This record gives sequence, C-alpha cells and structure tokens, in this order.
Amino acid sequence: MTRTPTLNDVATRAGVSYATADRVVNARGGVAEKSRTKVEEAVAQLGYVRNVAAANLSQKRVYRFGFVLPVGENAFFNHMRHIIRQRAATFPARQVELQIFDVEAFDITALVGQLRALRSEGYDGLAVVGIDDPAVSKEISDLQSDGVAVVTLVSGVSHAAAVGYVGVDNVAAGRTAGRLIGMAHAAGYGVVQIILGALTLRDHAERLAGAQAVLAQDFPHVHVLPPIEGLDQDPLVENLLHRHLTENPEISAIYGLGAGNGGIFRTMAARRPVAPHPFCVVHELTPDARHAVETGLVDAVIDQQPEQEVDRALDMMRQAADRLPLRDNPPITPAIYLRDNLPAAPSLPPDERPHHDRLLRHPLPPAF
Amino acid sequence: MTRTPTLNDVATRAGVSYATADRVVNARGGVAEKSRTKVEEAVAQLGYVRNVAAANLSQKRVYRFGFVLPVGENAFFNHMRHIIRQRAATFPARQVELQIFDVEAFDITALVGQLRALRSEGYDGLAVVGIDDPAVSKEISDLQSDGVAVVTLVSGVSHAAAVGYVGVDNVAAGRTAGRLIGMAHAAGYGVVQIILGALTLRDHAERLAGAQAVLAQDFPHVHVLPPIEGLDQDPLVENLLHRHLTENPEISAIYGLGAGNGGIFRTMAARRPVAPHPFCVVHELTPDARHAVETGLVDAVIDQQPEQEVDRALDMMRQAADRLPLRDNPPITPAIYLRDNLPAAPSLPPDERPHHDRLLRHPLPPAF
DNA sequence: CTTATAATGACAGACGCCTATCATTTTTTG
DNA sequence: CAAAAAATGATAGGCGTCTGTCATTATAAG
Repeated sequence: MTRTPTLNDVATRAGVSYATADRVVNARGGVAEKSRTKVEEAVAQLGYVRNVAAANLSQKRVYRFGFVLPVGENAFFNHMRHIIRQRAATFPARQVELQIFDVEAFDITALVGQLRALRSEGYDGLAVVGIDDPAVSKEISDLQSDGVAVVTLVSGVSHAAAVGYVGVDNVAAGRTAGRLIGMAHAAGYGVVQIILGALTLRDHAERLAGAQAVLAQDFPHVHVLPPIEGLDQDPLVENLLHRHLTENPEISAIYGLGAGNGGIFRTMAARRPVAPHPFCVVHELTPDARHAVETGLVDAVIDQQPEQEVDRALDMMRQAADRLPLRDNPPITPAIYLRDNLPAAPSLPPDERPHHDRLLRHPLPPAF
Repeated sequence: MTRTPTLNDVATRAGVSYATADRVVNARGGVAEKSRTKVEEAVAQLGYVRNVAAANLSQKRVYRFGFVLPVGENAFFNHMRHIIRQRAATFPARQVELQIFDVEAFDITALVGQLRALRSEGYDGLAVVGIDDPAVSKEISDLQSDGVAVVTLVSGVSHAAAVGYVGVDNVAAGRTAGRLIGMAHAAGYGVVQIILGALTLRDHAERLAGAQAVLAQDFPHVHVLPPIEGLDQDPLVENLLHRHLTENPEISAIYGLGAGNGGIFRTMAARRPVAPHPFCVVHELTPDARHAVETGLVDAVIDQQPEQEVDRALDMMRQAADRLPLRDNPPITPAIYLRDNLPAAPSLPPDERPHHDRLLRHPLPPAF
C-alpha cells in the first residue's frame, strides 16, 4: 500500500525544498539547471502526478472554455450550438464555464479579430471551427503561446500549433456515401446526381472525390453525373435539382453532400407521388434530415457526430488545462444513419424544430 | 461576480451551524426534521453544489470501479477488455482504479458469487454484463443498497435496481441490418440466409425479429430463409453455412447476427473464387470482422460501439460516485461500418490480432 | 574581497470539505 | 420535574497544492 507521492515527497527525494520543487513543476523560473534536473529525476522516479483536485481547489479554478462557431442559417452548426449549451448546463457542478462565440461564416478577418479579442480574456481553452488561412493559423499559434489550449473543430487549420484537431475525414465520408449508393445499385446500371455547395469548399471537394473514387472503382456500372453547385441555398438547390430530375429521368440516386438539404427534401417530397423514388443520401443529421429519413424521403444520412466532436473537444481542452498528457484521439468516423438506427431525438429548443410543417404545406414544387 | 456558495454559506443561510448542514448534506442522521428542511431549502435557494474536488481531496478519495465480464473465446468481450485496460492506463492521474473480473459465461451461480464477493470490497461502482435472472437482479439491488453504483452493460437485467443500462437496442440493430440487406436488393428478388447462435438467446432473438420485420414490411420481394443455429461456434457455422449455400444457390445475402463469425468469414473466403459474392452483414467489429470488411469478404458490420459503452459506463459510475445527477443517457445506437468508414485500427496486444493468417491457410472449406 | 545578483529554504495562509470530539442546548420520557 | 436522550454548536486538524513573503546562502561580477 504505497501512498501516491506528493510534491513534498518529490522535494525530499530530490534533496531540495518544497519551494524549489514547486518552482520546477510549475515552471516559475529562477531555478539552477542542476536543481531542475534533480527535481525532474525525482518526479520520474516516483511517478509523481500532480493532484489536479488539490491544485484546482487551491486556485479556486474555474475552467473557462469557449467555442468559436460560424453563425448563419447553417443547420449543422445550430445543432452543434445546441449540444454545447446542453453540455454547459450539466457543467456548473464541475466548475466549468462554457461560452459560444459567433463569427460570420467564411470571414477570415472576423475570425482573426474574434480570436485576437479572446486572447486577453483568460480562457483556458478554445475550440475553433477553422478557416484554413495563414492569418488564422498565426492567431491560433499566438493563442497557444499565451497559454490558451486551442483545438480546431470540424475543419482543421494547417500549420496551426493547435493542441489537436477534432473532426471527420471527409474523403472517408464521401467514400462511405459512394459505397452506400453503389450497394443500392446491385441491379446494375444507375445514374447518380451529386449536389454540393461549391467546388471551392474543401470539405465538399473532398467528399465529392471520395464518392467518385469509390463509384468509379467498385461500381463502374453506376454513372456519375457532373455535380450541381447549389451554393448551400435551399431554394436554389430545389430549383436546380427539380430541373435535373425532370430532364434526366434515369437518375436513380441523389447525393447531397453540402448544406442546401432543405431543397432536396422538398424536391423529394414533391415528387414522391409522381415519380419512382431515387436512392437518396445526404450529410448531417439535422432535425430536418432526421425527419426526412423517418418519413422515407431520404435513405441514409452520413453524419459527423457533433456530440462526439463536442465531447472530444471538451476532453482535449480539459486535459490540456490539467497539464495531463493527451490521450491519442483517433479521427472521428462518419456515422451512417438509416431510419432504424437513428439516435434518440434530442430535445430541441423551439427555433430548431424541423420544418416539416412548412415542408408539407407545399406538396408541389413551385413552377418555374 | 458572485462566489459559488460553500457549505458554510448554506449553514449561515439556514441559520444552523456548519456541523448541522454537513450532517444533512452527507446524510449522517441525527438531525431534526425541521433543521433538515431549513438546510435543504438553503441548498436549493443558493444552488449549492458540493465541490467534488475539495471533497475528494479531503477524503484522499480514489475511485474504485470494476467491470464484470464473461470470459471465453468471445472476440467481442476480449475487445472490450482491451478497451477497458486502455482506459485504465490513462486514469491513474485522475485517481481512478479499474479492475476487470472474469466470470464464466452464462453461469448464473458464478456471476452471483462474484457479485457477492465484490460486495465487501469497497467498490464505488461496478459495470456488470448481466444475465437476466432474478438471483442476479437481487444481487445487484443488494450491491446498490450497500452503496455500490451498478451499471448493467451490454445486456440488461430486468427489475434490477441498477443506476442505469448501457447497451444497444438489439431490435434496432437487427432492423438496421435488415434494411441494409433490403437496400442491396433494389434489383428485386433475393434470398437471405440468417445465422445466429441460438434462438433462446435474447439478443439474437431480438436482432432476428428486427431484421425479419423490416424485410417483410419494406422489402417483400426478399425472401428470408429459416435461420441457422450455429451455437456461436466457428466450425459448426462454417459447416452449416457452406452446406446451405451449396444446396441453395439462390442465396443472395447472409446475415450473421451471432458470434460464430469466423465460420462465416472462412466460408466466404473459400467460396469467393467459385461463386458470386452474396451480400454479407455481420455483428461486432472485432479484429477478424474488420479484416473481413477490409478485404471485401463482408459488406457491412453492425457494431455496438464498445468504446462508447465503456466510456458511458465509466461516466455513469463516476457521476454516481460524485453524487451528481445523472445526465440522461440515450441508448447507444448501433453503428454501421463499411470498408470506407472503419475507425482507425486500435493497437492490439498480440493475442487479439486478427486470425486472417490462419484464415488464408485454408483456401477451401474442409470436405464433409 | 566586496557587492550585487541569483538561487534556495522555510513557512504560513488559503481553498472547501470531511471527520472527530466535546460541550451545550433542546426535547422527550418516565 | 428530573433524568435520559436527542439535537446542535463550536472548533480543530488534515487533504495536496498554490502563492507570497522574507530570510539566508551560493554564485557571479566588479
């Protein structure tokens, strides 16, 4: 029954005073090279691990973590906001304080500005939905050197000195969708229409590449049409998709890998009575998407599991704040949801309820 | 900037001494009804939450959690063991001590004996893979009243006064498999052969029912053969499956919902060069199953995500030990893995590596 | 060798809670 | 009403770490 060693034990073992051991462990400086080595050796030999509970108590520590998310009508990030708030609600008991910061989507200047503003706010950790840009990267590195543990979330930032990245492999996600579509064409010939936001968005391009690769290699009998760019806008997507479906009745599958899914759902709902049902795959299990799967409008949803992402980000920030070694975090795998393995519906605030009422009020697509 | 209230504040507010407030909060008894109410009101009014860090410090608390798992050649539980050990390795820093207890599978007496033995061991929490039996249920309730937080894992125990259940909905898992199979038969007609351990095993029966229900309702053109009972034994499964496939060349899909998957992989591998590839779904992402997916022997794996289950169980035990309200834990959803969204391969100890070497050494099924 | 400077030691108080003891007050019981 | 029992108050010491102060000693610079 060996007691777990305290810093006092370390000091004794190293043959220095508690004060010196503390100076080393907490990197306060003003310690001779020689003493530092002795203390570090003692730490290693005894396997000393700082008692986080005691440390937190003495400092009256409250963990301050922030999430920096793009703002907009993006259902996915709204969902993520909700998850974060939910976690925040269960946290006061653990002395954790969570804040969400909204930043205009795709706005590098705004993001950099927000990050800079946060630099002096004394946050222990920040989870940032990145934009891959040198200025952002620089800002993140600066935050890190100011002692803020930064985690990039959903979309990484290259060359940033972040603690880590939490997000899915979008190529894998696209491949997964591609294979599902391929499986659904065991019959043989088929035509796939892909809808995305824009080819310039890295996430979308990656998913597209993944899907195309799998279909070309393993399902050569399935023909992939050139993708439609819907700019992630529901009405535009609806408009374009409806036209393509009408002009090309051979289309047997639809893959929406961007964010204008509302347009897909409406198109599918409108056409359901008239035409045979193409196999349909979309991304992100938003309330609308869930409803579409439940009602059979959509066959499968590829999801990046924001709950897991949020938890993982919190974990990492916490570990960093506690100065514990990070446990390795393998990339999150995209989940496949069919109507039978949907997770229990989360309780939602009123403004995030699915829009199916509105959806059903328009049983026919607008003429154009 | 209001300080978070301490028990001292509660005492003051309630107009009693610290000692009395403490007696109430820690349920030490010997407090008049009236005082208790006053204290409870003060707690509610101030929103007092016990500072777990301080409490743990003062008690030199080390959390002691145990997992009680069935022992045997079951690949799934071996995988789970590995996950638990992995978690345990990262825990000393958080003063958590993890133990695994092996119990003979399906042995009620052994399980009850083990649980009883653990009763006096001072565990804070136990995660138990249950057997649904009154004796087990009784034992769990007793543990709970002795202050041990019990979580049932993977398979629940009815009427047990456990803190909660962590596991998947097996009907949903079966339905998911059924739908995948249905999707793969967009062509039309098809024949499904289901292999399970035994119809008397609840998990298996539930999965079977789920799959049958979905196929009957949404894919009536797919014919489901009577299931084969392979007793979860690889050689028997291989033997039976090979015979059925030979006798019924119409079989277009195989669904292995039990644990004798090694037999399925070998059969598929052996037949691959000769026959067209039936669509194949199995359960649990064991190393062997992963390899089978990677090599295309198997099309999809339904997985109950043991990592998540272990983490969830640990979370719940921890919350209970900290006397915090449990956050609601929605059932874990079965994951679908195709070869494109496989999670990063976990590092495995040598004895749990996939057996594909052995598998490939027998390119043909044994004659019989 | 004498200053200045750097490094070290020795403590003490605080963080919030737990445990224990003992004295004191209130309530119950006979 | 006295005696017994129950409830309450007061308080002290400890858990391991952090922070700060101040005195002391070792080292470097002049």
